[in-house]
Amino acid sequence: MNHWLMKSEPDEFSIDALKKVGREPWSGVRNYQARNFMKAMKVGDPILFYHSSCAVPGVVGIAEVVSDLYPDPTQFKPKSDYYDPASKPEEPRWWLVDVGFKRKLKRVITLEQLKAESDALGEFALLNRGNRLSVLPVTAAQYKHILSLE
DNA sequence: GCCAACGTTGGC
DNA sequence: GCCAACGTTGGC
Repeated sequence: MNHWLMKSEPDEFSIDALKKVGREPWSGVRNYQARNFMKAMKVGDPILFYHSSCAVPGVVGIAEVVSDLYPDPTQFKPKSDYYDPASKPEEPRWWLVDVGFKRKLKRVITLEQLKAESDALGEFALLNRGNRLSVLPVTAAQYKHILSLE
């Protein structure tokens, strides 16, 4: 089992929105590194749900992988923002999983707090300089440590 | 709204 | 294959 962190802008799709719908196809990832991480996901993998580009960025909830990998349908839809004319149905370029709601944290574990814990957390893609990955791996130890801050 | 970081595109 | 231009992310 692997652990993950997934970013979402709360104005676009918040933890409350995920709670409301229960599960959501994680469409629109158009970064190869993030896609490759998603390809490694298995049903049941825990996900830290992170709010980015907002007043208080941080981990706000827990989700989990609830589907196997399948091609992102938006890449074939010309009207979609995520349309990729170079991708062929017989050889899809972009893949996704469905993300299911588990629970909201009692409070936000802020990016500021995570930075303060960087010694304890060790190497962590989220805290790397200029990091822009929307899907990134978390070790079991990091996952546990982050949730202990709740 | 600004701007640093960095991935992608496209001319050569 | 190089690299300048451009677009996007995301913290502040």
